[in-house]
Amino acid sequence: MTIRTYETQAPVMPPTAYCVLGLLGSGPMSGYDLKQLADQSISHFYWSPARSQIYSELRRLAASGMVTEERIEQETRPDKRVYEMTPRGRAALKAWLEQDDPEPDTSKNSTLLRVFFGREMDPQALIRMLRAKLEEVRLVHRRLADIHATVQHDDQRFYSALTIRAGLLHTAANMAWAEEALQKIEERERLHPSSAGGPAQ
Amino acid sequence: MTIRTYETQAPVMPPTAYCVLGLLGSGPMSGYDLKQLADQSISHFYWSPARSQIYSELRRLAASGMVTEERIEQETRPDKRVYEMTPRGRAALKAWLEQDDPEPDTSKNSTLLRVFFGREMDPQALIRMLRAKLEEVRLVHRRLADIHATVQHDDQRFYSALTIRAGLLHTAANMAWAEEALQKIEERERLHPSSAGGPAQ
DNA sequence: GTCGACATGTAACCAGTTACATGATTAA
DNA sequence: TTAATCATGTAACTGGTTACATGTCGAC
Repeated sequence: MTIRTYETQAPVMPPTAYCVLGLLGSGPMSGYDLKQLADQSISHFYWSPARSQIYSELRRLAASGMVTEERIEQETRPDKRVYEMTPRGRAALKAWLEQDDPEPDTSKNSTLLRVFFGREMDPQALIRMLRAKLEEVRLVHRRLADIHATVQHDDQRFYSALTIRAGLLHTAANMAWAEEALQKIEERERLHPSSAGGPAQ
Repeated sequence: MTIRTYETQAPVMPPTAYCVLGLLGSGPMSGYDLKQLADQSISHFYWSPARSQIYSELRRLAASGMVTEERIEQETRPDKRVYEMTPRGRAALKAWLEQDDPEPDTSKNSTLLRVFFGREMDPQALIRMLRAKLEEVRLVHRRLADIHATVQHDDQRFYSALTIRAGLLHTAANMAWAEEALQKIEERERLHPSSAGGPAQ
């Protein structure tokens, strides 16, 4: 199994590689640590790769000189490999972050997909789904509010705080939308009910 | 090349398959048509597969009895294959849409990723990026407002209108966030500027 | 006469996931 | 003793993209 390295010039790497580099920005770490960190940070607005992929990404980055690998032997635990960003890695990361036209944002909002295909659904099922969604979003919103309260005056977490603010505004928008959508759907059902009582046939 | 069909019982298919089925809900269509329709509808909140994938997905769905394929010879144009949802396909779609725990929503918001890794960037580059983003979102918001105005009283497009409303609330939240973030970053730069004038070194 | 819309498809590739495998330590 | 955490990795697969190939028609 050959490791494909990244070209030294114009290193066009997949976003995953830059995510890994970016996370290494907060200090040297093992693949295991990276996975944890990704799960509790960028997974909320970007995504978190599988462990196996982090490991192979790290190997690629090491082979390309973007990170250094240091084997650390441990007595009580299995050995670990700690990775650290090199100046070249940091430069590649910076160039990518500052590039003129970043990749477009994408989302897979399965709630909206369901609503869009709403006429294929039993309206009551749709309503149940939206109510559940609303509860879920309310919870997330409250959690984010708590987190934001604890970080908002910590300049060390200035940028994290900004992303948490984004989460707050997004969840708020989501709640408002879900409430509005529920009202409209319920109203519409009242006007022309799609089927008399009893379980959907 | 063997076509793997979907099991007749408990047909667990990838979301793409359900997207295709859902789009066929608005009538029989060719793969080409499906791509167009996907691009101007669900691509905005879910995603739009490559043409080649739509074609192979259709073949799989046909082999599984979820859709029927009809070859239509045309004189002036190349032949087309028109696909239509079968009752089994519609049932599978309904079951998927109404399932109890839908796949979690995901997003790849590269703006937030950049902000999160903001300390690796030149603050001025970050500011430029956010300003550009803000303009972009304002545009989308205006376009959505126009579309919503034309659709909101058409009961045929009731569900579309709901998803457009979601887009409006989301873009509004995005604008508010970007404005706030810009203010905070600029304020912070004013307090402790990171580097004296001149191009970033 | 060239470009874009119509229309379908194959081949090569890559990104990313799941499942499997190993094995020690610590807490319930 | 069972499960969770620490720690790494391989193999098989699938989902999805890009590039290539083919060919017609109508508009400019």
